Amino acid sequence: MSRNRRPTIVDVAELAGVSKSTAARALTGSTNITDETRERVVRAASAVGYERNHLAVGMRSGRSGMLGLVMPDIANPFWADVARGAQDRAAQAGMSLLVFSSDWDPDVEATHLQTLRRARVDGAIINPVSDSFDDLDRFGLPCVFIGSSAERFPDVSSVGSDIAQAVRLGLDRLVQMGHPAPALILGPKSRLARARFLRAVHEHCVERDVDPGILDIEDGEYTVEGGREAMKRLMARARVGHLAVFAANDMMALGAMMAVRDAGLDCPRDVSIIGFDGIPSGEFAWPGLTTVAKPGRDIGERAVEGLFDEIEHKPEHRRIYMPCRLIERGSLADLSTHAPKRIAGAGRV
Amino acid sequence: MSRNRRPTIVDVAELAGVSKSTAARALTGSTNITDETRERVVRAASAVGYERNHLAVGMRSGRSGMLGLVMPDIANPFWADVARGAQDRAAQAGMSLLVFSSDWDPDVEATHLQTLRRARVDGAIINPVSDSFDDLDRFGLPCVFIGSSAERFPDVSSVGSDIAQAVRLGLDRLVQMGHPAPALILGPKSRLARARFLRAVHEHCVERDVDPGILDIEDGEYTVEGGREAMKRLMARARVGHLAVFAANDMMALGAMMAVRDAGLDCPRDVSIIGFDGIPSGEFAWPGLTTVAKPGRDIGERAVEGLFDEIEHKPEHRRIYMPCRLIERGSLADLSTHAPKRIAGAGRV
DNA sequence: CTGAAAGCGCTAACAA
DNA sequence: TTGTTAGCGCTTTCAG
Repeated sequence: MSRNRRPTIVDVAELAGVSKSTAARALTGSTNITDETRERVVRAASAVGYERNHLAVGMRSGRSGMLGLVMPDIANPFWADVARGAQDRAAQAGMSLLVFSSDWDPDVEATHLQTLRRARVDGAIINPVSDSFDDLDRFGLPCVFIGSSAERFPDVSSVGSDIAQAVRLGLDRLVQMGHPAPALILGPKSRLARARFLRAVHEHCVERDVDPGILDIEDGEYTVEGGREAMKRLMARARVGHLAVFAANDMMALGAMMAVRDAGLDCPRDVSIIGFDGIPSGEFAWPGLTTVAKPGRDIGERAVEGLFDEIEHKPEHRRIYMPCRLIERGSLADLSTHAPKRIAGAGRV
Repeated sequence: MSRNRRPTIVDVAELAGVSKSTAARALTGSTNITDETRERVVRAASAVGYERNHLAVGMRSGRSGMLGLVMPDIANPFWADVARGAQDRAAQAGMSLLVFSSDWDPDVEATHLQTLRRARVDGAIINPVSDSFDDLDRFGLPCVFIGSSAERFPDVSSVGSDIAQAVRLGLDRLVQMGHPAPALILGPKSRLARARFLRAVHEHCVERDVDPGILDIEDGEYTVEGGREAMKRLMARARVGHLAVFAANDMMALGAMMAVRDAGLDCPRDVSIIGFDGIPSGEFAWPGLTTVAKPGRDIGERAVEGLFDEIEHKPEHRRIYMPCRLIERGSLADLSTHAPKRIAGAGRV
């Protein structure tokens, strides 16, 4: 039961009684061909079950028809969402997407980038983990960055969320609810996104005549465990009154919620938490996680579109910052009327 | 600033002062070559920044070095986990993985399968949505199924979870907690997994002298919304006492929890819910979702390994059923002492 | 409008 | 041990 050789364009040409170049012309939609001949070739193609060999096409044209996506963590639903958008948009243009997860490891990232180069992808979308950026410099293919890291690379387009707007959205709501100086749970210091988030917070504080110096800050990995640990440390410090926390990522926010529960406290009664990402899991948590939602799927789509521009050597490199939206679910206590002057961390000033 | 042509093996050969076949031999690790020559070639390769063109290799060898994965829903963390395992295992063997999400749509699935064939993947891992299986018959490449559907295909290997064991695990616990005849929230009737789940439940019931006919059953899509709707219908029926539910999927279970909350009831006080999958979100829910966890990542890895066997024409087709484990988190009420004889749905007999 | 031929980068026979 | 040559399947000149 040996499987027969898969039909090539020669098989099609023979059956149609034309040369293989004519067959190719008919199948690629070239104009220089009689309708009648094309018809015959097309029929022959479907008769033998012909399917164009993309490897051969790629070889000939120098375009593999594949794109790469390298992101830190496909287990994080936000990134799954981004991948989804990218996948769909790529498929729509008849291209395939190779998806890789770097697990926050620069070495793994470097390996994936090499794999992409060897696979001859036509371009890649990257949310870089590497802080050295050497591997990225060496990448040498059309690429688009997702997130904040692109700022160091003037020659690279990027798509991300509008962090300044997002932070404003979150802080405005916190202030309205009576939390003028929330503690922050941020990502690792090496990440550029952390700096941008913090800068946005500072600006917002300054506008309100609040000294950013009073803000309590903890770092952690962008994971549930990272958020849990950071929250534990935050709570370990002696403090009075209600604690409000703005987490830079929903996974961390959910971890923070668990830490609160572990400590026998109640969210939102004792601790208010707001996240950033808008992953669906936030809806199942109790209380539901109030968060600033990024348009993950759109980001994926736009990144692919930007990559197409890059591949076609469209001159201008773009920075796209997508607007975020607030999703209120109940993890914020309303202290605006009950205790307007209790400020978490105020004891430290 | 035109980017130079990427170096080929000819460039390496010229720099090393050998023929291109010698260069190839040196680079592929053939034995028939002087250590000294190899050394020289390797140095030349890294000097020019040579990277093997996988397209060309694939063309020559008939092996693209790529695998495909088609699953219903990458937004479901369980499937993200499977993809993760498959990705890692494939990378470990130096292969790339093309991941596609069919969104439960047979047409989309068919499109993805065609894309995989055209991309000349060496094989594919599929959790089929299609009930007709025509597209699968036509697929004609080495493949491994994930899940129950493979039972209709004696020629195809499969990897999945041991549903019988999983159901037993869940039901045993339900019985211990005083829920001898839980209602079921199952997937769409078209899915083979549904039948297997139901069969396992029936067997368990018969062993305990419980008439499976008294079980209340609702169907829904394998999504949060599907579970929510199904739970609504379940609760709409007049009944007395505590309601226990075994959902065939964690997303549905979480949706069911939301429906309970929507109805102003409390889980686990009024309703007990147990899920199936073991997605991390279940931990954040309140109460935490008790569930039977599948080893998603392992399933992905084993599927890739099975696919390797398939590609190498290892004769025997295997069916691997991975054991599941119970994760207890608190969505089950313990009625075993308080009200041993109150059985949900018993009023209907 | 169609056919013949070249060549993308690589590996594997076959010769030397 | 090394070099020469052919060819994987396709598209695209260049002739006819």
